[in-house]
Amino acid sequence: MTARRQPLSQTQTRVLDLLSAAGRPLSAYDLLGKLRGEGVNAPPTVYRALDKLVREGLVHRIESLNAFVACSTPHHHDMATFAICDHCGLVTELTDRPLQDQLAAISGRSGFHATRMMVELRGHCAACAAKAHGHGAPDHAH
Amino acid sequence: MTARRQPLSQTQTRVLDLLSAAGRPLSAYDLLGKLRGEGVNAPPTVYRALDKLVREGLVHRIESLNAFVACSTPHHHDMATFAICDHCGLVTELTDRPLQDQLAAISGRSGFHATRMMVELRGHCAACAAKAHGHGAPDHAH
DNA sequence: GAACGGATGTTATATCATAACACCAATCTG
DNA sequence: CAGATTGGTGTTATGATATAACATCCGTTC
Repeated sequence: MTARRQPLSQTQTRVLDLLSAAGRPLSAYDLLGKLRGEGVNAPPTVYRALDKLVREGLVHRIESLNAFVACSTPHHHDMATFAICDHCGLVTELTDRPLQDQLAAISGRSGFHATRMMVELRGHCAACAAKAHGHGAPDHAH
Repeated sequence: MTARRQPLSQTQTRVLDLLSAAGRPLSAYDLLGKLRGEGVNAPPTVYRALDKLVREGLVHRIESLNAFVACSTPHHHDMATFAICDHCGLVTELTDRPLQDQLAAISGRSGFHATRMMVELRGHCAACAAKAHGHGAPDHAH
């Protein structure tokens, strides 16, 4: 039942590699910057590659950052959960099956049929929370 | 422990009224359109009013729509859950305390301290799911 | 070889959001 | 009262994100 993997074009592969190598979210324009000089010169090419990768479940879009990350466990996902540190920018993808079930149940109670579920948590990661004892730390510049 | 309510300026009140009256998400520029001719002529004024209203817990930003809605139950919220119909555009705010607790628990397991939790479900509302029997309905134009 | 689907290139533009600075009114505060 | 501070606003300009519309190319299928 695992969705069949379509072969990826060269641009698509390149975008996925860049995201994987970065290990953090990149905006479409970050990617475009890295792809200039490789024959990619305009936003639509990047957005099209990203659309495909998101459809294939290889990349997630993080709505609250307007950015994209390589999926940490490339199943076909209709749900993604992220914990985003507002101090250091660290983004962690969480997976929790009971949460998904509970969300489906909650929305189902109102007759809603969910096809995509996004959970984004903002706050401080363990390391930054530890550092932030009393001395008001300046938050991560957007 | 209910956060003290700051008095609202005229612009802030006006923005909140417009959002309440709309009963659906409006973008900052939708609001600006409605406020032209009332002395509001530029985006920053609208964004500043929205920032304040969000800080006060009276308005939520819906990340996946880049839009704003009046909070249905104006407590001070650090969590919001929305079900967004991709067919008719209906947006419903859900409240579920166990979900909030579970999210806090999940993130806490990794040492993450969440200050804001966003849950956005995309799919079809009860009415549109009922209509969508077989005949592929064209989705709501963005 | 015509038709098609999928990807790309290109130009232009739409949409969303903020920087930087000036001004004003209300409220403290010495 | 004078000066400082805070919060809101106006204004201009710009930055950042995303898509429309149209042309081309290429491999597959019929």
